[in-house]
Amino acid sequence: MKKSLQVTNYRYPLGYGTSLATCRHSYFFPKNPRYYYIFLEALEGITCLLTWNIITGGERMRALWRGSISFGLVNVPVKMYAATERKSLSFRQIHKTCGTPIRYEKVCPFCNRKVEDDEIARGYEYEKGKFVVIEEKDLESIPDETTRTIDIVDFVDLAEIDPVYFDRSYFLGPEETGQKAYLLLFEALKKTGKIAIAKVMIRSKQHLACVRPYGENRLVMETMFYPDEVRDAGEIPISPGVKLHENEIKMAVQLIDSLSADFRPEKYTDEYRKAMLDIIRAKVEGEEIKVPPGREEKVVDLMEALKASLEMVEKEKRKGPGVKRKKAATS
Amino acid sequence: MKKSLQVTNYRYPLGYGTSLATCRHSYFFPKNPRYYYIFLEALEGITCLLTWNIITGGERMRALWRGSISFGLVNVPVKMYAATERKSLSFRQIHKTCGTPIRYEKVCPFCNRKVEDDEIARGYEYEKGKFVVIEEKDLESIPDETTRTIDIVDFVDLAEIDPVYFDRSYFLGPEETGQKAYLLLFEALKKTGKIAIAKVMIRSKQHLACVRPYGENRLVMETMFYPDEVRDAGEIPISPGVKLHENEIKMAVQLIDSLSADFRPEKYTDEYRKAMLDIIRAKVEGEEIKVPPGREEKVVDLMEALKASLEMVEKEKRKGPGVKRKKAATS
DNA sequence: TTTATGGGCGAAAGCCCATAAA
Repeated sequence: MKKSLQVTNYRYPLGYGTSLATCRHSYFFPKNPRYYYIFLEALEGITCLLTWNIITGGERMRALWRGSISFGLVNVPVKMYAATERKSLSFRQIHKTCGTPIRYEKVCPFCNRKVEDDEIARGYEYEKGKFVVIEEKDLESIPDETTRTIDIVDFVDLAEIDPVYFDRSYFLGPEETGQKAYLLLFEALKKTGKIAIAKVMIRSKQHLACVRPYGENRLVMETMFYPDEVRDAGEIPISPGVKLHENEIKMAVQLIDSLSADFRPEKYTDEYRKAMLDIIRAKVEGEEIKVPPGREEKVVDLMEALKASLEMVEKEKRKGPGVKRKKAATS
Repeated sequence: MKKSLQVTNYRYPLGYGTSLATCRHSYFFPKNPRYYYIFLEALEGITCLLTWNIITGGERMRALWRGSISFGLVNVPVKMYAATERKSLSFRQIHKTCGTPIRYEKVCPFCNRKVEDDEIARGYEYEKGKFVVIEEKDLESIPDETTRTIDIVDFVDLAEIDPVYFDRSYFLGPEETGQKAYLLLFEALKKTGKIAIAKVMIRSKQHLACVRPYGENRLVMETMFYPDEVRDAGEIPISPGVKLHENEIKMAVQLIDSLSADFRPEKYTDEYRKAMLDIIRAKVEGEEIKVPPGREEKVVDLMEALKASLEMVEKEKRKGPGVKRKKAATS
């Protein structure tokens, strides 16, 4: 049975987190009560939920992995933090008639009944429709040389790596004992202009990764795709015999130049996300939703379009600073 | 009742895919039978499952979006292809007692029964435990200026964009009618050394993205995180007062130089994935699984470690050519 | 709690749910 949490009272922050005075209902009991002992003592045997953000007290970013960078024979103990967080809206599936969120039930189509987790094994499909059951202990025999280490294997230039290789980004923070080695790696990378290529195991998956300096004194790690995970662009069909006129290229280059700017990411916002939120808010408050008009079609001839684009950009520039460039076709 | 598929026979490849001669059991019927007509005709009314990879036959990359790049008033119609594919091993959940793959059934915990798809709506959780139902038509009122267009807003230098911004990569291929404009954009980007920053809607999500030249004559698009989705590395705790010795930096730089190489991605392979596959293969063939030994511990003192590392690298280099490491590269 | 991963789903890609880890 699920019960809800009641936190009535905070007390002195102490060490890692904040202790609580009272807590009435039970919910879940952590396997590793490392951060909970004060609380548990205070409650003398009452099993309690502590929500993690209360436990970690104020700490906005939580380490999701700990280990160390291995750089030659130098070891740099680090914590890993997610560098990005998706803000896209997510929805639940709702049962129309009663408004309840849908749940998934695991069923066996052969036995035609619900199946509990302890009746389930992991199977690898080695041949269409044929599965071998793989147990945890089978995989234990794999040499885990890189467990808990970010193993640097090479140093290369960042510009050499095509962005298609980049997967996820993580900030690395130094552990207390590794502050100096961390800074040393940062400074040395900065000085040489190199980035480190590394191998790292994160939760039973081996990643190719790179470690590079970020900002004033931080390190960031990108996990990377293996080369066989990057597809060959050559497979995309393209006509070989297309010729361009000198003049077309010249105009296109001119157009690019006139639209060149510095990369200032704060300029770009997710307008669709905002619009969705507005609609949702309106719906929650029972308002009407207005429908705006559509947009016009675009010019088609290449040279005409290039000329018209250039003229448009020029005209807008003449309007002077402070004017934001508008969409071409809407007008 | 669910039935399985039996494909007994392939026939002449024809147009988009490959048609099949016979198929005995029914399974699911696609809403859009565009690619199925030959097959369906051949079977005269028998409803059949065609797994997609059979249908698409030899075509390895399938376009997952079509639209056009809008560059000033120039329009470049393109198809979009995933540039990467994860090769990590995946497993199915298997019912232990009968070996059947598990399926999910959508249930309503309140009504306590199975729920069909047409009884399900999308709900946004605007407050803990409270949902507003959002219908497709609610979102239609959002101005979809960028629908089906990759709307170029700026041109910037690739080097200005920190890799943490990159999310997913997609190759763009020209539509038949847009070969010339496609090549023009490619050439102009190549010539100016710029990349295009764009906005694009993909499946009711607006993305920030960049378009850049790739290889000989292809364009690639990376979707990007919005700035508010990139966290502030400054939040990572770090000790301010750490000092490094000149000598330590010198040695670390030397170590990096001696481990510098060109980025040759084909050097790196997923050994863990391979090891897993070996074990699976062994299991399929009924072999024994061997357990290899562990590895040694590492040196701890920073200066000692740097020295020892340099010596180690030097020694390996003296072993002569054929060794993986390359000489320290330029600047 | 958040975050990542695993896994199923109407093809796929990405969305969704559930669970594990920290």
